[in-house]
Amino acid sequence: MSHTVTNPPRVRIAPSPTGDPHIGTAYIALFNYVFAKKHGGKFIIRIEDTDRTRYRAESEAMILDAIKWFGIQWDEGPDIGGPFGPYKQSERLPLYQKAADTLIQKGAAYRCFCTVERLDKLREVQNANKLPPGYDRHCRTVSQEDSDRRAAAGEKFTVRFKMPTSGVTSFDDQIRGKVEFENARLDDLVLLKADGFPTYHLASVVDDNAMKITHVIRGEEWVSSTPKHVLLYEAFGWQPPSFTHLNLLRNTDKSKISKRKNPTSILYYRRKGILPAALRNFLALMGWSLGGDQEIFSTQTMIEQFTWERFSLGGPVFDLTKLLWMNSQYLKDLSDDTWVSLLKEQVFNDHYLKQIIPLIKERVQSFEEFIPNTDFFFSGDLKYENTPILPKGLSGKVVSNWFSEVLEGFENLDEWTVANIKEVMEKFVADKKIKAKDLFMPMRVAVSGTLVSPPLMETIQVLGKEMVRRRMRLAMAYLAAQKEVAQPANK
RNA sequence: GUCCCCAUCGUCUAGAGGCCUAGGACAUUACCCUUUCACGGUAAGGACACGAGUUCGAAUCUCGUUGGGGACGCCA
Repeated sequence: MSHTVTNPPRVRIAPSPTGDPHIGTAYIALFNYVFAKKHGGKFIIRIEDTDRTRYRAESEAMILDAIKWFGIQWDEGPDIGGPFGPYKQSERLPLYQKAADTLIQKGAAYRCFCTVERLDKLREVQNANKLPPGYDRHCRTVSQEDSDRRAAAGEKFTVRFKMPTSGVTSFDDQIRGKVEFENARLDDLVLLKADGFPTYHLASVVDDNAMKITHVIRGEEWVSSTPKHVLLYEAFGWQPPSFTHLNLLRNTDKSKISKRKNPTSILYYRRKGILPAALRNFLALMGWSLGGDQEIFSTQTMIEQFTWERFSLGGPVFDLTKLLWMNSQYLKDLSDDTWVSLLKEQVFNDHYLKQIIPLIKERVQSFEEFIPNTDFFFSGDLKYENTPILPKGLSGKVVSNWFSEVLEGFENLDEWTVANIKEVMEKFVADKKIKAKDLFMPMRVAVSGTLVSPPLMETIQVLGKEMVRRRMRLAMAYLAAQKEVAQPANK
């Protein structure tokens, strides 16, 4: 396959503000950026905030901030604008509604009045009969008059795409070559939800067209949606962009990288003291290489040398150990002055210190005692071997399961505040009817590595969600490997 | 279950028919350097998933098997 790029490409990343900035977003962003810069094109950020149920207000700023830290600058985006704004889908709603109407008028889409309950039931039956799940096109045959009347009467509906029932749709992936799908297997996907918001499928197609995106470079999880997108472009009468799907970052067990098994927040790596340049270099190596034996290279070098031919398709396992090694290579090349300023900026910054000091002020007699009493605020992974972490009579498995549930509660918090953290933990203790001490003590050890520390909730809050998640998961692994029942402390 | 993608050391990868007794890096293990630790250096072990083809010749091409992954939501 030859993929000559004639005009300056326009590429984008489309993160959705539903949580922590994800390492996968950085990975995809890097390749989009490098590809754009290689060919003198534009790299754009568009916020896909069409899911109101998963929307997190603080997430958007965190994502932009994280990408900025990562070290790649966008040419157009929600904060800096650009010729095709706004760059936030919630501010472009009329566009999608108009697009959906156009499709209905063309006979390429239809209103679906099926309830969520009916759909659930349908899936259930399909599942029970081991049939592939999918919409049964129940509303596809509703007449235009009926449809209009029901809609006018205020009945709730979604808009679905009228998928062709025969033929083949294909696209030419820049690294996978030609990929074909039989249309008959494609579902009548929802374009517009009952709340008037578009789904990803509609919104991304409409926006990519409106923003003149030439190359869509995204994760492998989108491969099976791509024929639907191609068909959407055709229905609109638009020229589809080129599609390229990068392999997904993986956990050690090869499954798609997840926060249960790996730190996935970009914030975690920043917090850990990874240099952006090292992270970019490391991520570049997840699928791409210079070709020879050279592994340490700058993003600039990558841009100069970039071709898709040098991209390999195996799903790369994200290996923290190698990242750390790479980081050390970058770290030792930094000047002492740079070290000082980075340390002040990233580790001993005013913001962080001011959070810690109130917790420690009354517990020390001199500055000498500051570091020994607060070391866990500045360190990474902790060791639990030398501290009794299990309460008497409880098994590691039980406590580990508790941690898992508490963590789940933490994940669902809108804001990382002491009050919220406290609520999760106290509610858990009450629901499980366990002694507060039996949960709090092991958690204290998990997050601080010691039995003596400042107040737990405050400590958890200051440490931050990523660090707490990481340490609790490490503690869980340690606990799960413990003997069934803890030995009494005094034998 | 159905569709799609993928397959070289434990991990990231080089390899685009003969340069391959498969190269590098991380990790591991030795040894050297060193008052310690680390860095650095040297060395070792460690892979072409399997089976058929095509070819004088296959890690490289084709097909099949197996294995892994992804998708099948009014989530992205």
